[in-house]
Amino acid sequence: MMARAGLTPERLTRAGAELADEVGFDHVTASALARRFDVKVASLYSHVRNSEDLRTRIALLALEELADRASEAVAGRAGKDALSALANVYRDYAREHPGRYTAAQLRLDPQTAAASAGVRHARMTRAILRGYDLAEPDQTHAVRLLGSVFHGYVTLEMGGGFSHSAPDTQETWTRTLDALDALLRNWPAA
Amino acid sequence: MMARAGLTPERLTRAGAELADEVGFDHVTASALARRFDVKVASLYSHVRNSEDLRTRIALLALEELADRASEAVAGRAGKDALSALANVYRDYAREHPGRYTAAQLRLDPQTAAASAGVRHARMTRAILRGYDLAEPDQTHAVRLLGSVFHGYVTLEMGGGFSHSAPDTQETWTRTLDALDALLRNWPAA
DNA sequence: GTCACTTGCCTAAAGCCTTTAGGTGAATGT
DNA sequence: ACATTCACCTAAAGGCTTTAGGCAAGTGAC
Repeated sequence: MMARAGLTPERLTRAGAELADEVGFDHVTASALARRFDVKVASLYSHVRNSEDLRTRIALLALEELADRASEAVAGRAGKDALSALANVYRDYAREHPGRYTAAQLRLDPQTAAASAGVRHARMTRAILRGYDLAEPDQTHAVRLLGSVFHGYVTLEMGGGFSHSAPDTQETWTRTLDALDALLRNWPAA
Repeated sequence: MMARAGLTPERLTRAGAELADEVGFDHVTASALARRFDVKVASLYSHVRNSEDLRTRIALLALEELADRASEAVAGRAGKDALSALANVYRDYAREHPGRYTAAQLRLDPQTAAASAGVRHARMTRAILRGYDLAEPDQTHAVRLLGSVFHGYVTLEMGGGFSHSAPDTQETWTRTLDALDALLRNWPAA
């Protein structure tokens, strides 16, 4: 008699992502998700291996969404223009979807990580460096530095790390991008 | 008859920090801690308000330890020397005490945050900028940038974000510090 | 159309974690 | 001795996870 709820791994993942944005990634629980579908908890386990599997799927979804946005942003841009566009993708995504952004930070096992959209991210960061004059291995160092700054800034800002102090964070962000651009144009020799 | 275990908030916090380093901060649970003291779980609740309180105390401990190390590291140093010393404190601490480092990232409520050693960290970062020629508001921007890089790099490295690729992370770290030093000496005008 | 099969959700149950309430025995002080 | 306090205990309730087994609605074969 019960009408079917129409559960699928995909719908669970999507709903889990929404839930993450609403209540925070680490409050995403099988129970909460079941409640949202008005279904008993055990029913989820036909579609998702376990709680960890669910979290991983959400992380992978977030990585893909981010990579999609990023690849659209850098298309047709170069130099500082591309740098800013990519950086803003991360920041904006984290603001719009804090739960998903947190999910994207989930530690994946090497297998899964290699198959994830994470590699697209690395490729795109490398791509924007084409506008600057960096040979290997400095290019790799720069990729890592950019990744660190983007991720570090976004998480600190998201966590309220800059919240109390004076110059507003938008200005710092702009100046940070100026600084990174200057640094890349003027990368110090080893 | 039972011999007393000698529980105190301090001992619980310290043991919790050790546990965090062993099994990861988010596996630090009141139950696990009670097991470690060979005591019933409920007994902890006389010394610690709840699970959240315990985690917060561990976070505060980690922040203090980090600030102590940092202040010792920057004492008597200036310029790039100070910059490297401070940066290495964060990286080394994260490597030695991954659980504590994660704990230090815990979002604290404004009250607690203001009373924490977090403010010492901000002051120290600002202190090493005395070796460079930066006026406000650029100094604040630079403080935030350095915080972002340190935190971002350390978490990415800790999470295995750089693990697979070619130049080893030590070299990237060295070159990152070179790059930051160059940037601070040559901060772009607004 | 009916029979077997699959699919999707259910109930039941066990295990672990958190938290509160109330109790007991050992140490402390008068 | 006696009352008090302190440190830890037992008991119990509630939440989340996960597995096992059941039933009913759709699907395909004859």
